Amino acid sequence: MLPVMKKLGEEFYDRPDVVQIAKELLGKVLVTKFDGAITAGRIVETEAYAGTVDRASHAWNGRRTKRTEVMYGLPGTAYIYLCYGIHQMFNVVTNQRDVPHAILIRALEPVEGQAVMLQRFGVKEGQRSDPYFLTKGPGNVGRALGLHTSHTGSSLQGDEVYIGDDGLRLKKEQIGESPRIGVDYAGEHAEWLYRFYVKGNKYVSGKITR
DNA sequence: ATACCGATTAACT
DNA sequence: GTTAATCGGTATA
Repeated sequence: MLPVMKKLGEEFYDRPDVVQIAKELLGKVLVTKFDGAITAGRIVETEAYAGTVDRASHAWNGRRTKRTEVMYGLPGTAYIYLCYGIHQMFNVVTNQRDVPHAILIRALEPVEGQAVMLQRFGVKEGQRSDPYFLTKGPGNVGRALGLHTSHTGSSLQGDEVYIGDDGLRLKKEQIGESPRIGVDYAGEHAEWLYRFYVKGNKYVSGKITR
């Protein structure tokens, strides 16, 4: 069962420090409920994208297109885009209207609906006992939770997609930081320590914890 | 209208 | 360690 949680309200997302919010999201629980099927996971890896001043952001230099428009919208909105023609990447929009900050959710520790997740990966009963691959990496997170680019613009105040707080608090020393992944094209900005993760968690993407 | 490429993953050698 | 898969977004013309 899903733990008792308080849904994060708009005031959580409506803050200026996207890096701080990215850290605070660690330990929170991302939930989706589509067609009655609930899937949820504790967030263990995030990346901050700081809008127009961030070369790695889709909104760099004020780029504003049909795709990126949601980032300029209300805080606490889902921004989902397609990457490499395959992967549904789930982001949370933060900060006030017209400031296109976003946080990419890169990995979860499954909490609820693992059977549904397995179904979404086309895994048959009894097959592949190791479940670690399910929600490790942003593309897998999107797939496991049934997210699709068509869900972009959804409010996280609704019941289909939201993030909850069950009271778990991580200590500072449990949180690791590193440069973001896959943003080499961003020059110096690629070196910013905008990626955060729960140290030692098996679901965090990358080689070290694999 | 057309060309290039990516906030990735999994399956190879 | 290397690379194919795969297609919408974005820039260029």
